Amino acid sequence: MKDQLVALLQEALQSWAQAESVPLPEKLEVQIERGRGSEHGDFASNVAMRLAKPAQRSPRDLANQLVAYLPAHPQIARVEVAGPGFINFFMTQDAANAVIAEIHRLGSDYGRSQAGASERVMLEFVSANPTGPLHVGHGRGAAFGAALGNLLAAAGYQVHREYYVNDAGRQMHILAVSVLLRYLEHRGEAVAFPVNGYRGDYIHTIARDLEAEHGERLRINGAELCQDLPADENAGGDKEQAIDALIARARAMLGEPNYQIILNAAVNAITTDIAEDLAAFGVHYERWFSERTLVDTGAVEKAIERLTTTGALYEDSGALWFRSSDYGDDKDRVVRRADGQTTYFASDIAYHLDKFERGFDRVIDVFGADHHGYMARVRASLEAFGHDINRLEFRLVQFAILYRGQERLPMSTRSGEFVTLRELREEVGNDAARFFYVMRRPEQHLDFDLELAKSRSNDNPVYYIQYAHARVCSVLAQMSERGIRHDHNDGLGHIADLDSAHEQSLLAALSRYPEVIQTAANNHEPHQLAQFLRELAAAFHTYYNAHTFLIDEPGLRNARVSLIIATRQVIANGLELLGVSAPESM
RNA sequence: GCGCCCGUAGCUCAGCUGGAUAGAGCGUCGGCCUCCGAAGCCGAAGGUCACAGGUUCGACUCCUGUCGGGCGCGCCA
Repeated sequence: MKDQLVALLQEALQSWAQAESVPLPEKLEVQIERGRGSEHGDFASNVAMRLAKPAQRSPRDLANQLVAYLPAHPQIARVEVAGPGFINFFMTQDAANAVIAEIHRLGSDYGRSQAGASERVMLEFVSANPTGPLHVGHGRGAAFGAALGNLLAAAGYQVHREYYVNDAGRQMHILAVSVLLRYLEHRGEAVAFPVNGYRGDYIHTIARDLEAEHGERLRINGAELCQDLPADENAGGDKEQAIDALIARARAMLGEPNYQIILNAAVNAITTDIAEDLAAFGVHYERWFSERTLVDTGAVEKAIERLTTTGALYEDSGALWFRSSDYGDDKDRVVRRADGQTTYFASDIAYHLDKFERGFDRVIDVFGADHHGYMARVRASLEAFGHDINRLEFRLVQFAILYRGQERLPMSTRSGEFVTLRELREEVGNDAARFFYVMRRPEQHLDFDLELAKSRSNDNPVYYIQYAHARVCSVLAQMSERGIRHDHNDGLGHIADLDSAHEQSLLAALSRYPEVIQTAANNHEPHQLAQFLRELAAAFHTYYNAHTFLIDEPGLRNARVSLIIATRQVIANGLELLGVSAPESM
């Protein structure tokens, strides 16, 4: 409907401009918005006010003239000029009523569109390092990315979801050594656990699995392993040097084949765990992209070579630097350390280069807020390759702070006492977790109250919305129990009887849904859908309390039942996109 | 110190990307079940949109500055 009005207005503008021989400004976007109250119409436009200055007319006069040029349309009841120069559209009752037939006709496709015109969008999200299980912070990125992917797909974009697995480089060695040390401890070796090592129960678990499979085969002498290593941080030394030396010693003593057994076991165990966790959370990817493949295929080296030929790299103190400050970054960044190892950033350059050269129209990176410093350098690298950085977009997702009622839960990754996503899911359930994570704007810090998420009351928006869905199902069950048959065609024939204010506002909400999907998708804001669903549920609950649906008079009854079936459909469609179930009873 | 994000009702947050009288939920106070699920509904009270300037027909929204909060500023990942 909105699109049609825009087209009509554009037509009127053309005719007016031609008749008055006034050139239209290049950048005049015709905007149509929903009118707030009935007195301002169903839709409103501000074009007259925007055009007033360039056309040198008074906004109200201009509005009146435009209205005169407006083509007639069967669903427009009347058009008014109001206030400073708004053009208000009042739609016919038929227009509002038609939405029910449309929802019944389209079913689960209602709200879907081709607005994205099959543009190819690449969406990377979560991409947590495989050094431990996902925690509640990652959960928000997962829920947000999954919902955004669904929204984009619903809006007609071709979506490719990807998880970038940092399974190469130094942190993997740190992980391997952490597992090795726990393994040796379990075998009775005396070893010192490095400051930089990964703690946490899951390391012990991996070590135990290793013991079960390989027994004593990976055992080396603990004292020898730790002998004469550089001092660790807690002994006044450098923790990075300490652990690098430990890694080198371990590799030498174990031999490369045995070392790789430990490393692969650790990486596989953790990535498998993450993948299972996300799958159970309803989060799916088209591809898991391994950093190691970038290294093994030489893509990282190739990217560095290409940057070298463009003169974007230089050497200093034995390290290789990228001139990111030439492209708007705060400072230059190292891509190859003095010891010859390429950095995490070097891989990321190669990864983003690969993304861009795979031919996506648009690339979206969903980052945790702590990674915001990364945006500038990634952009810089793409610019150095001559790519159009406008195709790249970052979405920063702020942290979720967990509360249990009033009490704020501590979260610390290093100490290993963080709350995992799995624990959260088990405590509050997937539905509440998915919904709570996306109900706020991503830039907004999220207070996640575990008690609230579990509560079964109207404090809890998830239950509130699901309850509306279940209530419709319950009415239908009640109907068949009483032996009443619903005649949908008769209902459509009596839609005009739905003339109460409650029915009208419910109809208005239902007709808004396709617009909500489009703006939520285009702005990358799933919370708009969450917000809408709450409003829709509220309109339904109000209606439910004010009217009885299962009345004797068949025409009105059928119309009302058709209306609530349509409501149920839209709630189900919306919840589906958010990854939340729509239960028939609860 | 520099950079990014945030500051809207007592609390947690929306505000459709510059429009008409700033909206919800919770909390507080007062009502509604012989009637399709009360996990619901109705009503009341509650705001100088952090502050100060600027841009214009018009600002919660855009720009500048100040104050306050979060995060980040490694040859870590």
